[in-house]
Amino acid sequence: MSDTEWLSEDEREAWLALVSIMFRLPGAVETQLRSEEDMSLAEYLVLAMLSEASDHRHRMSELAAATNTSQSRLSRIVARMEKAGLVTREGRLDDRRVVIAEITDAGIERIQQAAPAHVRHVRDIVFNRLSPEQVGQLVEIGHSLNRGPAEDVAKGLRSIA
Amino acid sequence: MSDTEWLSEDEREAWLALVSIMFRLPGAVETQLRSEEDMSLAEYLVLAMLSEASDHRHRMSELAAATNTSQSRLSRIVARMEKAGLVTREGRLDDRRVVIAEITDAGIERIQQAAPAHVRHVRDIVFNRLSPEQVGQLVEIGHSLNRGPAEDVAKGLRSIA
DNA sequence: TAGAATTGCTTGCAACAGAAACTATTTTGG
DNA sequence: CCAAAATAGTTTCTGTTGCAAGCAATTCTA
Repeated sequence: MSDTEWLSEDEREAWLALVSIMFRLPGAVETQLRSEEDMSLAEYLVLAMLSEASDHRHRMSELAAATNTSQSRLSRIVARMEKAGLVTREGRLDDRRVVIAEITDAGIERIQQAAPAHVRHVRDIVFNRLSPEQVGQLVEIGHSLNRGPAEDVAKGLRSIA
Repeated sequence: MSDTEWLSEDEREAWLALVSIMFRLPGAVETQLRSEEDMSLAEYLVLAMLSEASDHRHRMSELAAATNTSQSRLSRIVARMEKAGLVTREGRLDDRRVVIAEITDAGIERIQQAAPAHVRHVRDIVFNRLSPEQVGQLVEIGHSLNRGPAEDVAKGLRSIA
């Protein structure tokens, strides 16, 4: 129990970097979107997902997964957006548990109007500060983190090491 | 206006990786801390900062900066922790605007008790999935994001803060 | 050296998120 | 064929956060 494997100096620094990203970036992005475009990042992502879908539709659970939000949060977000006329919701006939959200023309206008400033801001606070190599590394790191329960591998490595 | 420089495919992927980190990691970490140790990550970080200080004290603004939280948020967090007996607050005599937080013995016990499971969990969801090279890259990426290219520093700091 | 600006911190208000409970539907196992 | 389990989504409850305003102490400046 007390033989915890503490973080190495590098890991500690990396962890603090991650914490900094977790705590600061969302605020920075949301502040711009909220003040200039009056929407949250989650709302933006929902609109982006839907506008990019070939039929402009997605089921709620897909949206939740794609935007990294819980179902309950997404439910409220989409309810707000529906009230604002940006999306519509419609139950599916062949499985009436499923709800399909579809972006409206107003929703498409909305995101087209919001996108330039949002992208510029993301570029300002992220990509203008990273080298192309770092961008590639970030992609890989993202894959590694999301990808697999490294549990099996990790457990094996740990017992070997 | 319309000559926005859109994200490249790589940048887009990297941005989605960052969004995933922003949205998912905090939840994962907070859930473990909340359920197993009954504290938030911010509280944990405050206790960690204080317990590592040579005199077990820090001023509020230092704590806010070190834990990447706003002053108002930190104020409430420390107020809660004080009520729980984990820290004490005390005005400073030579500048009575300043408030010094000091960790109590109970607070030290608390973090020593919480640390092993927390560190194990961070290792599970982060470092067991990253190669040593990736850990180093992450450190560099964190540095790059926090202090951006000189030309953008002012703008960037403002938007991040 | 008085008034204005700034700094450090706290708090009121409204909005929001997470967890758990809940409804409704579909699938599964005996 | 039906009861139990699983799935999809919503809602309620409780607590937290951000923003803006507020207050007190200090520094600047004319």
